[in-house]
Amino acid sequence: MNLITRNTDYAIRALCCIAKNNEDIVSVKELVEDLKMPGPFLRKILQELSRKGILRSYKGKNGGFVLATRPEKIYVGELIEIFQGPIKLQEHTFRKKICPEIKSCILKKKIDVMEKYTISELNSLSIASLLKTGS
Amino acid sequence: MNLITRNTDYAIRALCCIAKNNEDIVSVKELVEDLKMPGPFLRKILQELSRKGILRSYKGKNGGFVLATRPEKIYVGELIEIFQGPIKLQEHTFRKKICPEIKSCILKKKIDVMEKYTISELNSLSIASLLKTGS
DNA sequence: ACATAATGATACTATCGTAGTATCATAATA
DNA sequence: TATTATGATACTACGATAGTATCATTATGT
Repeated sequence: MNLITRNTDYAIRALCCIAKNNEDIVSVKELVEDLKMPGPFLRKILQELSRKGILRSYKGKNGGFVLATRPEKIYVGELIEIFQGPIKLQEHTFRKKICPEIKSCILKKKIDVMEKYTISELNSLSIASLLKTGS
Repeated sequence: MNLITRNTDYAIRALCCIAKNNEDIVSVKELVEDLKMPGPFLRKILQELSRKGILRSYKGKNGGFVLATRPEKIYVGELIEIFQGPIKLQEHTFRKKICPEIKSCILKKKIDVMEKYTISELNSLSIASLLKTGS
C-alpha cells in the first residue's frame, strides 16, 4: 500500500530542495540534477503546485520556481490531497457505490479512528520540519 | 487508498457469516446468497483460508466450510497478510530498489510510527469482536 | 456402483490507477 | 528575435486488483 504515491513523494522532495535554496529561483533542470527524477514528470508536478499557490513560477530564460508559502505552512497532508485526493485508509465503495453495510460496520468504525489519527499526523507535518535533518 | 482489498473484505464478511453458524458446515452457495458476492471469487478466497488453516473444508455433497479456529483468535491483521502480504502504509521502494534516502528520511520515520499503530490495531481486532453488532 | 454436489488447483482475462512521455503554446530574457 | 524556461493537455505503458473459467478430486445418497 502507498499512503504517498510517487508524484506526492517527488513534490515533497522538490519542495524541500527549493526551500533550501531560500529565495533563489530554482529550475526543473537543476532539481533533476539534484534529485534524479524524470524531468517531464517533475515539471508536471511543479506546475500543479504552482496552480495550487504553493509555488510561484517564473517563465522564460533563468526562469523556475520559488516557494509562494513559508515551508512551515506547507503540510504533507495538503500535498497528498493535491495529488491523490482526500486522505483515506479505505474507500468503502463497492462497484462505485458506497458499501451498503457502512453504517453498522464495526470494522469501518475502527478504520475511521485510525484514519483520523493518520490524517492529523500528516496535516501537522510540515516541509520545514522535514528539512531539519536529511531530506 | 485501500488498507483492505476486496478479497480480504470478502474473507472477513464470510468468516463472520460462518462464525454465526456456529459449528454448522456452510457452503459457498449459501454464503453467496447471504452476502451477494461473486461465487467463483469467494470460492478462491475460502480455499486460501482453508490452506492457511483458518477454515476446515468438507468436500462432496453437503460439503462446505467451518471455522478451524475460534473467532476470538482470527485477526483482521492476519487476514490482510494472507491476501495482501505484510501490512505497510508505504512501500519505500523506488524502481524495485529500496529508497536510498530511507535512513535519514524524517518522513519515513513518521510513517513508520503510524504504521506500527495501524498494525497493532489490526492485529488486535478479531472476527469475534466484529460479530458483536452488525457484520 | 454411480450420479451428483460440493471443494481443490490453477490458468486466464478485464479494468483501473499509477507513473510516466510527448507536444505544442506562451512568456521572459539577453 | 533566438533561446530557454514554464503552461496546458493528450497520450501511453505497466502492474495490481478483481475477477472468470476449467478440470480434477472427493464425499454423499440412492
